[in-house]
Formats: sequence, C-alpha cells, structure tokens
Amino acid sequence: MISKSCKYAIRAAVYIASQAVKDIKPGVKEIAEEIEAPPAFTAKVLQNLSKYKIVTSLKGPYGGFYCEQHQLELPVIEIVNAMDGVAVFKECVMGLHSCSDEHPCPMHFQYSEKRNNLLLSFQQTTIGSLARDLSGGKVYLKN
Amino acid sequence: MISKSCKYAIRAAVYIASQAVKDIKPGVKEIAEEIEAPPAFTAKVLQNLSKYKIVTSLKGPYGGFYCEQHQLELPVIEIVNAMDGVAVFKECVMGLHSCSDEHPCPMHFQYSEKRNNLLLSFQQTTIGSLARDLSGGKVYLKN
DNA sequence: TTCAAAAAAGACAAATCTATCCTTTATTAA
DNA sequence: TTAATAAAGGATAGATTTGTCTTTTTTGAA
Repeated sequence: MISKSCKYAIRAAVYIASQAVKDIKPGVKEIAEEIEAPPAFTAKVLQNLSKYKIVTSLKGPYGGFYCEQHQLELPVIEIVNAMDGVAVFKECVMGLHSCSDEHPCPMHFQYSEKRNNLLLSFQQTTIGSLARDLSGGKVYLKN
Repeated sequence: MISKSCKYAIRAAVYIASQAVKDIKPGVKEIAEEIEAPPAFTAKVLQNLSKYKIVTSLKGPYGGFYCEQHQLELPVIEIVNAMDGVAVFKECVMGLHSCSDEHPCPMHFQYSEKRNNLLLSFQQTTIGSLARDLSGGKVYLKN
C-alpha cells in the first residue's frame, strides 16, 4: 500500500519537524543517518518533499531542511500524496478499475470501510504531532 | 499493500469457486477473460494458487481449475499469504524493522489497530462466501 | 496405445521501483 | 568577489515485479 520511498519520506519529515521546532536545519547526510536510509536515495526523497512544499529547503552553507509552522500542521496523508499519489487509499482491493458502491467487487463493502478508517487517521494526524511524540521520547525513528 | 498478482489471484480464486459449485472446471483462458487479466500471467498466478492448494488443478482434456469443499472455506488471507507472504499485514507503516508495542514508530498505535481490523476481515471472509455473493449477482469481477 | 488437450515448468523480456553518482545551481561567509 | 557548502537535477545501474513465450508433463478419450 505504501511504498518504501514513502516510508522514508514520513520518517524524514517527522525527523525534520522534530528539529525544526529547535530551529535546527539538518542536511541530507544527518537525516539519512537518523532515519537509517541510504543517503543518496534520501536526497531524492527530500527533493520530492521539498517540491511538494511539505518541507522547506535552503541551499548553501548553513543550509538544510526544515518545516515552517504551517508545514507542521500538514496531515501525513500529504506525504503519501506527494510520494505515491492520491489513489493509494482509493484503489480497489481486488484491482477493479471501476469498483464503487454502485458496482462493487466482492470485497468492496467490508474493505472500503476499514480502508477509510486508515485514510482518516492519515488525514487527522499531523507531521507536527508525530514530531512532538518523537521529541517526547515515547516513540522511535530507528530500529 | 497488496500486489497486482495477488489481486489477480483473489479474482481468479473467487471466479473458480463460483464455477466449482456448479461442477465446472474453467481453464486458464476462460479465467483470464473473466477476470480481465493477461492470460499468460494468469497462468502463473493459478500455478501458485494450485501450489499452495488454494485451488486444485487437473491436467489434460476436460481439465482445468476447481475448488474442493474445504478450499471454499479457506479465508482470503490464505491467498494473500500465498502470493505476497504473511508479512503484508504486519509491516510497520514507517518501515521500521523492529516496530512493536514496546518499541513503536510514531504512527504505530493508531495504524496497527486499523490494520488489524483489515487483517481480521481477510481472516474471516472465505473464498466461498465471496463466490456466493458473485453468483448472487450483487457484486462483480469485471469492470 | 496413441493423440490431443491442458496445466506445469523454465527461460526470458519489459516495466517499475529502489538506489547511486556526477554535474549544476544557489547561498553564505570570509 | 571568491571559495566552500549544500540542495537540485540528470543520467544511469540494480532489483523486483509484471508479463510473455516455449517446452515438458499429465491426463482422458478414441
């Protein structure tokens, strides 16, 4: 459902957000280490997050990545949209193109209800709130 | 979360089950048409379903694929296990290897609860029950 | 017993996703 | 203004998934 790139992206965004509140702008290398992801690939992921304005980047010395206030309030579904596209939580479990309440696949009703619960939590959880939990030491970004 | 092959597999299994109750054993070509999937690839998918004893195959003239009674009672999670492996509904949303209640990622608790609801419905829904709904004309395998 | 039908098996091709590396552009401080 | 730093962009490579094709094996009926 969620690609590896997208998982890196969520981890990276949450880490960046957790540093941003301390006015720190980590660079690619540090971020890659903190989320245990390959540096070069992390760079690509960050490029995308920046392009979609989920994080902000600054080039040059003392540059790096950070979140502005309004970015901390973005729901994590925005990260999924940026990395994997909006369809992820809308696709049919059985792969039917035109699956809907009117033309349902055999699993449509039981599946779509539960998938919507998942979608809702992605819509209601902000990057900032995850970052706060991380800073609180209750949760982890590393193994 | 669920691969394309697995989606084909669920569609194929449900179609085969729906025919099995009428004592019909469709072949690869017919199945591929009914589920709107590429025939050659459908053959591979069916091979796997057969290997995992989710459907039974019969070679030679008058051969094809069918479900035995006990196979109709298999939950669809078995198809997912056969095609994508058992990990699908257990993996961390954020990609952490060692994510658990004791060492949670920032999204662990809200995510795993909802994912378990999904898992439950895959465990509780049988191939036969989906086939019955299909035969009842309430749901569809095609676009 | 032989022939034809159909799945199994294996090799291979195409597409997508993951990952790396090198060059270019922007920014800051000296 | 220049040198150094760091992200952006582009090209490319590797891995995995999806898909095809050909040959082999099994089976049933004439």
